[in-house]
Amino acid sequence: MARGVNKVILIGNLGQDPETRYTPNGNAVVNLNLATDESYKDRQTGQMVPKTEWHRIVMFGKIAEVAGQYLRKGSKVYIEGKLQTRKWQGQDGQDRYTTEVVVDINGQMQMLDSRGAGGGMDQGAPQGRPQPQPQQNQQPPQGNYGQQSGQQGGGYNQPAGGQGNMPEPVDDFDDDIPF
Amino acid sequence: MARGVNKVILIGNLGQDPETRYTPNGNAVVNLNLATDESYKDRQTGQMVPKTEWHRIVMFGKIAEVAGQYLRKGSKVYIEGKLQTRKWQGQDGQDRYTTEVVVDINGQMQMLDSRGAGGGMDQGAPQGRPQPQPQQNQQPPQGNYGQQSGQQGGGYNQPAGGQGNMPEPVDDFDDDIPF
Amino acid sequence: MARGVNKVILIGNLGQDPETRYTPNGNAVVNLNLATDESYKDRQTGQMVPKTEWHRIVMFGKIAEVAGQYLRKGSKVYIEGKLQTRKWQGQDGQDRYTTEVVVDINGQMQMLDSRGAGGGMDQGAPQGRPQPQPQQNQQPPQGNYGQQSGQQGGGYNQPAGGQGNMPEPVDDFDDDIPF
Amino acid sequence: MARGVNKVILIGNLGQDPETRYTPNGNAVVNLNLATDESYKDRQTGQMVPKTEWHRIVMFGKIAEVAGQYLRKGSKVYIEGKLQTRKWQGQDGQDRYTTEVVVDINGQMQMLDSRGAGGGMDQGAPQGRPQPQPQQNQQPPQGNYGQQSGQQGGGYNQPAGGQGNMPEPVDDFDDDIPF
DNA sequence: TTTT
DNA sequence: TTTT
Repeated sequence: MARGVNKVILIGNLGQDPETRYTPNGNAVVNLNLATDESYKDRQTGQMVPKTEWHRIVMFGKIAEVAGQYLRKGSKVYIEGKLQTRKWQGQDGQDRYTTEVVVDINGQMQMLDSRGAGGGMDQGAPQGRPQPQPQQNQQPPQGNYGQQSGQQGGGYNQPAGGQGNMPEPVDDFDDDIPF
Repeated sequence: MARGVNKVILIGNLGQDPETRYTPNGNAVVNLNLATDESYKDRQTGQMVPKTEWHRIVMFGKIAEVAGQYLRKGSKVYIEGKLQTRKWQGQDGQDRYTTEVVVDINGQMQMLDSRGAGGGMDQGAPQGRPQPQPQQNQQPPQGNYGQQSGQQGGGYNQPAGGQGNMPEPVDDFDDDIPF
Repeated sequence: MARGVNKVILIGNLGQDPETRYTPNGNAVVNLNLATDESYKDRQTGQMVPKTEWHRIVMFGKIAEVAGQYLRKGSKVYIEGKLQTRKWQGQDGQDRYTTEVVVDINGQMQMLDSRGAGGGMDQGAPQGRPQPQPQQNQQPPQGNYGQQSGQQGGGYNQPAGGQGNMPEPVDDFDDDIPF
Repeated sequence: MARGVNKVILIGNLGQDPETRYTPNGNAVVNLNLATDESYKDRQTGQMVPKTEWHRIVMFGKIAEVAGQYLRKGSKVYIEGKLQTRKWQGQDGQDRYTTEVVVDINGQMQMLDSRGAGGGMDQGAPQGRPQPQPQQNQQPPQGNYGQQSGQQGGGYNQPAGGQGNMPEPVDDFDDDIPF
């Protein structure tokens, strides 16, 4: 339960394809960059000038799977989540803070493109999940979710077992899109 | 007008008294730190553990004046605004980003304490504005709003006319704040 | 899952004590009347005139239990739910429609009174549930939730066990309600 | 100012073309029927069954003009407004109540179709505004907005001048779409 | 740093 | 980096 309200509602477009990762237990975690546009009247010139705000989104669970599967660069989407600020260490050892919109079981996601939305038949080449970049220990804004105590492995992994001979962890609902 | 939706809704309590500043044209700008609480069940222990999220709020215009006048440390408040991320320079010359909830003419604010709420009988003693701590020029997370082009003066000023030779607009949070 | 968004967010005060009922399986259902206030400037007189809007709320599940237990006439509360319009038959046989804000597992409720909120020390005496007014069979706006097919009994019952010779649980607001 | 919060957020599709009317002073008022879809799992059958909720929307001002001009049956739209319940008289003399989502200057509207949104080039034949139905005094759910005191005329009129050979009511912004 |  |  919450003793407060922390809610974010966004409608915007993805700046790139979603990045999907997996927690050690095989749960999907998806990162999105979402642009919301606003234009305002410049007080000097009287002209309307466009302004884009970029939001960092992190999704968990089933919603993450759907997002990873159906959203693409340019997709328009409705997102409901909560604000969360994470602390991380810069390479200079200093603390940095990153604020994200977290979409978990309490959040919501709606695809707003006519295509895909409920159809998604055009995904033919099913997106192959942005191939596992070799981890080169860059100092990252990537959240380290799903780490239980006593777990030493780094951040996200490929699904349970990772890239070995995995029979295939996720992606159950290939056919019927659950929304 | 907006070509997208960017909305944040929060209910929480102030961590400190609001900080009021003024733009060169005498418009109030208020900064708040707002805590929203949530508890979740720890998967290990099965216990409910409380979790506090801190939000940085920036208010403008009339809403800022009301907030500056009636809100205090501990006040419970409803806030509706939008997400905005500002870029600033760390002392090391590197870019930093701070995400804030901006409450402007399109936002909303509701005081949720029985006291004050609509009464504000305590405004007599006009809140004395947390006195300007001597500032030690660290490069700060304080937004530089209300700066028109061709304006060289620093950020916020005291209200219209201000008190004399104010060498110093504000600046606070002396050491490290998480944003 | 939803193929759309249907969300209502209210902060207001209860017009009366909540009315608690129970589905045949013992699940709590609570009805609230919630007032939200707004004032606007009269275009004729230039005066601010207050305007109260009344909302009919229906809560289910755990949230309903909490509401029934801790909320009282006058309580200030935050509610998040969805809009739903029910059709019912007037005594004249004509269709009537009542729009309610439904707060279920996907909704949220926050008590905003300092007292009670998280304390609820008054729950000992369990509030005696506004005693069952003898019902005079007018066909009413009371929703008939929780009715599974093949179930003939009337609407809500007393909680699991309860019933005995219960003359009639529901029906309330005898005369005029604004919906 | 408001002493409460009353907010509705919907994403759905129009059931018909918008109906545009005008207040005596020529301000646009638009009525929409908006469907939001949700499916839920039937507890008996375990199947997902779709459920459509219909919402009655009333828009005022510039937003109404845009809606009347660009929205059509089937359009997908984001709407932010407030709940309002109106009382009206049935033909039997009895009170009826209708709850609407009011979108005024404080509300928001976003067209979510790729087409139209910002383009709307398909409106060529500018939709001729559902021609003024002969007023046959049907008992109506139509709101009677914009009635100042001392005004006896019925409900909405065509813009200044009314239904005669109206040269054209409104629609100023033919070229640049203000969003 | 708040609140319960 | 998106979208119109």
